[in-house]
Amino acid sequence: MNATIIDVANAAGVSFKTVSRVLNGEAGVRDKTREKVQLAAKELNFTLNTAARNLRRRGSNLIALIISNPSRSYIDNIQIGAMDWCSRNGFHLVVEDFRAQPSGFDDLIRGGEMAGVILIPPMSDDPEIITKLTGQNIPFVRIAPETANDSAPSVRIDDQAAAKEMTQKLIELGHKRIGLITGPNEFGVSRNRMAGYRLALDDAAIKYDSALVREGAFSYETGQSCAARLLSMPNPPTAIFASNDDMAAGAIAESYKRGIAVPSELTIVGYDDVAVASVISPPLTTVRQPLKDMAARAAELLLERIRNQESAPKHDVLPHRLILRASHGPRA
Amino acid sequence: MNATIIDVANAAGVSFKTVSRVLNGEAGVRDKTREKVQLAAKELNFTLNTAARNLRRRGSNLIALIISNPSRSYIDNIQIGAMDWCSRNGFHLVVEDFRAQPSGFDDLIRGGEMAGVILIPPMSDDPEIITKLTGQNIPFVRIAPETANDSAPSVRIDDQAAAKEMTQKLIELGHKRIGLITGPNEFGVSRNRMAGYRLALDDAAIKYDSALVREGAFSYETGQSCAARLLSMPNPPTAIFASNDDMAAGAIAESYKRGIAVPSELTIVGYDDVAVASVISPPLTTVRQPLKDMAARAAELLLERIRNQESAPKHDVLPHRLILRASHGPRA
DNA sequence: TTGTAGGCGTTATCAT
DNA sequence: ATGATAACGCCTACAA
Repeated sequence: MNATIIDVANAAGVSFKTVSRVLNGEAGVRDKTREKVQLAAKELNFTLNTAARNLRRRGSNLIALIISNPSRSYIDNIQIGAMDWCSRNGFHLVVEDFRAQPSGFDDLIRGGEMAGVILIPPMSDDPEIITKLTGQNIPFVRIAPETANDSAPSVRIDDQAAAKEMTQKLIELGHKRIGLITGPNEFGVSRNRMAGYRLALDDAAIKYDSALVREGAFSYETGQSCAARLLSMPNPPTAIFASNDDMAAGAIAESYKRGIAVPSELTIVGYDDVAVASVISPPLTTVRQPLKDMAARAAELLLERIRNQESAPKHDVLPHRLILRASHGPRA
Repeated sequence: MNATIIDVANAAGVSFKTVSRVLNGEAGVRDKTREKVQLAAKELNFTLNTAARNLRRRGSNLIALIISNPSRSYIDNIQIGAMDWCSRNGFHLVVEDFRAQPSGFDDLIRGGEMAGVILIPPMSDDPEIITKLTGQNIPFVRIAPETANDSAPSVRIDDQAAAKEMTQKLIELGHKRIGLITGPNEFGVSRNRMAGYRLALDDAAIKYDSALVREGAFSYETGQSCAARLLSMPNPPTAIFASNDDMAAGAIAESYKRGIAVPSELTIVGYDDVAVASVISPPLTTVRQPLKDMAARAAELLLERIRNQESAPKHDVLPHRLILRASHGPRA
């Protein structure tokens, strides 16, 4: 049986309240007493019971990150950013796959076990999830939602602007037929990036051609298959803009398979700037998203809401940046 | 304020004990009563308070996965396997980076918040961690420890045999100078794989040459730098065996940079069979480790220990397999 | 500076 | 089949 504060109190010859004070670093305890208590606690190998503390405090030191996104490298960065923040702020991170078991998520957000929840796409835009969270009265934050709203704070980059800039860059290079491999339409970011692509086209008076747009699933394989469709066209694009780096990597592989050289014969650019971008050949020109920072900032905004549920939700837009590496070139 | 079972009891006109019975699916409640209670619970949007339950039951539905391993793809697979198991078994997974904050881990395993802990290399072999876990009397399981022992159950593949087989394969192909890029020496698996490599060499009467062995850090970059050292030798190896796929990928990149074709001029093989292995060019010949299964099995063995701390720890060895893809060839 | 009474919401024990 | 009472370990509020 583990020791309780009462055991420590008896061992130290003080009341349990004094022990509690010492353990929580409260003021108003004589140094001598404090030492006695600390010694007794150590000798009994005592640790505060978290369940009892949480029950009494109506609190928790757990933050949940809900995933399901098919792109592991995206999740990895988000998770690392969130974990780092948690360990610097006395929290711990629970990672839950939303798709795994429908009941898993419900169970997780039940009973006040989680202090708060971090949502990434596509969950950030899922009305059912948001309704459940709101129903349980549990604070949450949305990463890269389609649009910011009052339901919760949010952190994102300006996907529309970023996609527009990249498309403009491609247009500057002389490309007029620019293939777009989007993410699934259920992702708000997909729609935003698509909008940016169209804006750039409009600005350059290039007619939008839906045949040049393919919907992938943010995976290497769908990058391959979408590129295959695009490159099989009678009049194929001279550049392909993939909505994430994994799909761009797949597109590059497909090009090689067809004997099409990148970037001399075909330009391929990505989005995210995750590890694969600098590791494949040629290194990817891409849009850098500060995913770790976004996650850390999201946790920060979440904490504000945990501390004060009435505080107005903040909405942060972090800076993006075009990373020009070697996978792009002028129109062949 | 959230509703409690007492509120539900009042609403349903029964005692709170009856509510508790219904919520826990216990027998001995009339159907009619059960329905009344369930209705009342739903109307009050009631959920059981986890902290109170955990306090009373002296339990928890949380399992911790302790990471720090530099290879994300390895962790990804382990994490996915563990998460899936958790969601199928009513648990949730807390992921904690051991390096982030020294206090983070200590805090996590304190106070009975975690039902159990899963350790991966190099934590599986870390005596300080094991001592702490034992001191807190918290069940844990070790994935890929250097050697199985009574401290905890474990799951692994036979790394020594696997490395030996791969090395033998290389020898069969005519290679006599086989470079080895190991993982850090603090990883038990590194030592085991190294042992398998030497065994194969001995069997084939090939003299061990320490100049052919480089210690990497399981990262793409160290794969590159170790390969660079190896390929700069006056008498470079004709084959390189990297202790994980990330390093093998780095080695391939380095070879290309030097104008050395793989596999026609140089054979490079990896270990793990994670995503990168089938995505790079050429696809990697590697050792397949069933990482997801290992994690799921580890969770299973952990659960046995959680249920019965006195049960003898089991030690599972899961099957590995050589995956022959395109990165290997006969000696040039 | 230290201590006492009470309750957080649930489950266990024992009764009815 | 249902209920009353106690207890889990801690913290809050209020004394002393």
